Amino acid sequence: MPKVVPEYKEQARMRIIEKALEMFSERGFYRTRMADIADSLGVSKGAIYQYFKSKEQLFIEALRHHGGKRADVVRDFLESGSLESISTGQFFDEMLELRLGSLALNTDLLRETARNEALRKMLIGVADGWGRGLVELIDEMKRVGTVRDDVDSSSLSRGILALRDGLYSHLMMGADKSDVRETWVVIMGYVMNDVLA
Amino acid sequence: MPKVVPEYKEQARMRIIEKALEMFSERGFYRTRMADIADSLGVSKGAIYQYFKSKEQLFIEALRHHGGKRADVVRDFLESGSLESISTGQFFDEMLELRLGSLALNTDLLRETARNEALRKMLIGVADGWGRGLVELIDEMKRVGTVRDDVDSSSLSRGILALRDGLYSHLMMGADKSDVRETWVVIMGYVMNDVLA
Amino acid sequence: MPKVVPEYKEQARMRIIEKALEMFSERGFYRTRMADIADSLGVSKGAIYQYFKSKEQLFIEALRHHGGKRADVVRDFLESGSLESISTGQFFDEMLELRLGSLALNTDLLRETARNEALRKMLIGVADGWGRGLVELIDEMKRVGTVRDDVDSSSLSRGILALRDGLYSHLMMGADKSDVRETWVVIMGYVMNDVLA
Amino acid sequence: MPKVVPEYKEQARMRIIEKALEMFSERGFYRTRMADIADSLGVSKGAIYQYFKSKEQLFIEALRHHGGKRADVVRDFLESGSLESISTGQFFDEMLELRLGSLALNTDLLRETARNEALRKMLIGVADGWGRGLVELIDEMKRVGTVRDDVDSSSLSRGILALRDGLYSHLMMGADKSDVRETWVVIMGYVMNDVLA
DNA sequence: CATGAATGAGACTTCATTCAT
DNA sequence: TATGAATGAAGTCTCATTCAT
Repeated sequence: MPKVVPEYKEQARMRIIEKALEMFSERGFYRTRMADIADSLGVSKGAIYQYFKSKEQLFIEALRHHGGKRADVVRDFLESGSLESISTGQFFDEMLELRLGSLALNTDLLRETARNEALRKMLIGVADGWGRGLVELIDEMKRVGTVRDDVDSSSLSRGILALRDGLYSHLMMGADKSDVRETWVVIMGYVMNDVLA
Repeated sequence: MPKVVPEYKEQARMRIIEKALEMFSERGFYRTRMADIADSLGVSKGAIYQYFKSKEQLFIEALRHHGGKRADVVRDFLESGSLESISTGQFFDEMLELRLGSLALNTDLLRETARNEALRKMLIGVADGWGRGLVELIDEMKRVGTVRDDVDSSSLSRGILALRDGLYSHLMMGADKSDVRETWVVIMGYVMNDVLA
Repeated sequence: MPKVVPEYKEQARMRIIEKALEMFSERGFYRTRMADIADSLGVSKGAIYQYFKSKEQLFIEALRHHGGKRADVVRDFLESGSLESISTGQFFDEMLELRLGSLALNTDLLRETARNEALRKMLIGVADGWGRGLVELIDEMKRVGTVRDDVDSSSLSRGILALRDGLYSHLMMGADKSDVRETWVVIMGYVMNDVLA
Repeated sequence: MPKVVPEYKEQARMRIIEKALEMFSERGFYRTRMADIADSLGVSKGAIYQYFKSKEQLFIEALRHHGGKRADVVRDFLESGSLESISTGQFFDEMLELRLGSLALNTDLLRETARNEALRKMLIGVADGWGRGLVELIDEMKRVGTVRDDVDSSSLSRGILALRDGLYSHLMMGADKSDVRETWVVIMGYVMNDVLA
């Protein structure tokens, strides 16, 4: 563990955030103890409190980080300007790798929301990012003619995201990974069939 | 106050289960205190323990009840022998009303599962019920000729269920109910287009 | 269960006391629940409260009853006016049968004593009964010449009672009954050897 | 307040064990609350749980410690290789000082035993230690000729231990210490009279 | 800065006791 | 009188957070 270097603090902070994100998304907020995070990082509980005021604050920061990563992937994807590629297994795998769509996190997030305004705003922001971007992409493709005019961009966008989230949850509940990927490809294939011009 | 009525205990039990199901699905397992359930039922904490050995046991029973209700609806639907009707808004509404698919519950369920064998078995049982039933229905319709031969029953079944679960989660995260229903109808419409002969 | 008869109440009371004594002496005060007693009697908890004001009161009455039985046996023995017979296996068996010397009870009793004056008095009374009676018997036998003059009646009496209590506790801790009886006979034999003229 | 001293934890652990042993043996398992132990140590309840997983575990460890101390005294005594000294007041006093034989503990121990395998094993181990050692000593002395050939080593050993335990219980029930010691000396004297060659 | 022992608020659970039926 | 559902006080245990070293 490096010590006196100036960027050290920021590195340490990030190490904690990554580990916390991992554990929160696997076990949920309540089942993850500060001691667990500290232990699995090999540091003391006290150390974490030097970077984060409270468990809730750490949770929020972890989610913010998570949201940032999601946003990056989505931006890349959307900028590639192609809707077809979304129906590939490769795209699905990329999402998986980045825990994109992690419902486990979202559900806890949603519930913390009930008493935390900051969280609620961030949540909405992240979700809207995905949604708005997809809607814009679809609209753009309608203009270009790749997508049929009578397609409802909002419904299509929401449907794609919902399918992703639903499959994610099945995965977490023990479904086989390749079955799930196959499902994504098949269903998105049907949808694209009707949607592409 | 012992009620001499013989069915009393069963009624009381069910009142607790219903309330617990409501609260667990809204707030999750950890955010729901036994005191909350007791208070909102207007009884003492101790009373609940006359019917359920522990909070975890109550959770399990609530989920079992929940699963039972889901199973009933699915059975009715499957017995109606029609795949088309699944793409209607009405079907979606029925599921909603019964909290079918409640991801809030599923997420907790999933996590409790990690250390509770009884739960895992029930979970698998309930999930399998939906899945198997749907697969069989699709196979039957392939035989009859309503559904195209080259359709992969498993993927289709899994896709339908995933979409449902995903939309539920959006609903829970604040999405508008009629938007969500519309999405179900639209996406299922696309899918049925490619699947029905 | 007889109902209207007049002695019924007294019979019911005694049934409860006997069962309570049995359970208290086997499990101790705290490990015995009112519900256990009620269940094993086949009555409701409420019923017990019609005869005894509280669990503590029931404990006291059970002990009083126990003390009474002990006193009866001791009186019979002492009136038989013989010290020799005390060293027989038969005498030991009789004590066993009547739970005489039940240390399990005595220890709990002793502890309740810390905050219950009534109990303390009874406890001392019962213990003294045994002790005083034995001392008087030994003194009497010294006068008659059966027991040697230089014997210290108090020590001998206390020693006999202590041996009994100690063996009782070994029995409760799993020792073999016939081994324990044999020990009583052997040790009391040695003692009598030195004590009888 | 973390003490950097490495032995600190072990010391703290021992402080808790000693205090717990004292309170358990005075009041018994159920009458001793964790809060009592914590208060009388001047620490919070939580602190105890850093060293012991549960109240039952603390009880077990306290008993193990207790058993260890008993074993030490017995070993010393047995190694001195003399049966005569056992009948002295000094020997009795030594046992007293170490709470050896504390029936309060034994009774609770005995009852916990009914549902705790770990305890049962330790109990048997400790009891066997005393017993076996004494039997061997007596056998050895028979060989050497100090003890008469026709003495039953088992019965003698068991009798000695039972007398000790019984006298302890009398002590706990309020008997005078010097009376009890005198009794030990007198009775053991009678027994030794018949047992030594 | 880091550590980790200690704290203390709060959640779960038990069980003697009550009381409407 | 008997019943047993309900109560509520009390006890066990957990864990986020603090702070002396």
